[in-house]
Amino acid sequence: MTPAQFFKCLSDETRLRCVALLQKQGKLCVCELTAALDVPQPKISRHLALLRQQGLLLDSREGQWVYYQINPTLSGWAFPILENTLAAIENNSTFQADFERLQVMKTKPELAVCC
Amino acid sequence: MTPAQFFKCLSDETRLRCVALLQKQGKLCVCELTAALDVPQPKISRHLALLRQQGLLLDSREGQWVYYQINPTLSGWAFPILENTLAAIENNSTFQADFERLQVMKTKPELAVCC
DNA sequence: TATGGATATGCGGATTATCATATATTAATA
DNA sequence: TATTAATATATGATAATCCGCATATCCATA
Repeated sequence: MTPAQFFKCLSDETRLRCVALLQKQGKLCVCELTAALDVPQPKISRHLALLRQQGLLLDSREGQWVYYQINPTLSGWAFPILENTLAAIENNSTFQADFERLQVMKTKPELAVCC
Repeated sequence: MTPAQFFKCLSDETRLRCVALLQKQGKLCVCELTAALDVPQPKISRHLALLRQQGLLLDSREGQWVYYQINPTLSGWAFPILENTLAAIENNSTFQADFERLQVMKTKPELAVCC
């Protein structure tokens, strides 16, 4: 992946929010991201597919759920940028709201399995 | 400028090449960038205008020439990303060719003023 | 095998990006 | 003032992007 392609991945608000949450949480399934961002599931799914196709994310199915994570074999230059980016937006209200919705969802006992 | 907007600025190959050269050289006029990238002048001009409108670049006219530089009042988080980016592409053949064309142009005596 | 939850994809439409070409503007100078 | 170099903008065509909605696929389990 070239730097320009990498930046294009991060140039969409929805994709950036997904990547930031994954950067912070390590591994999340589609329904967790859907709940966290509070947007329609097909929208999340399509953006995740793009990030996977570009090599920025890896997916792994676990039964019914598909988990996504940042590809650990990304080019070395990509990681510092991801870290800088997370640091830059961690205090944004949008990110904090996303993170909050993720926490709430995860602590609901009846949703503990996932969704 | 939001991080997503910032990344969109860098998501186009032409814009990224301009920003990388400016990151390395500090200040360049339009005709220098046009020569370095070896693309039509209107193409360069339009991309520079976009980067200026987004606040990533500053322009300053000096007589006949308009110089562009990276806006020193950019958000703090932007600079580490720009540095990481330059480090990531400095060894790319495209960047080296751009840089080479810039040097050649600058050393031509009859073009010393600018173009 | 039938059902339901989780995820992915097909499709049409609206918006936006990018480009090449031609032309306008600005500033220096003859 | 006429000319020329440097830069910006207008125009029209093509392509890319993003979205909502509907539907398909995949998997677990009754």
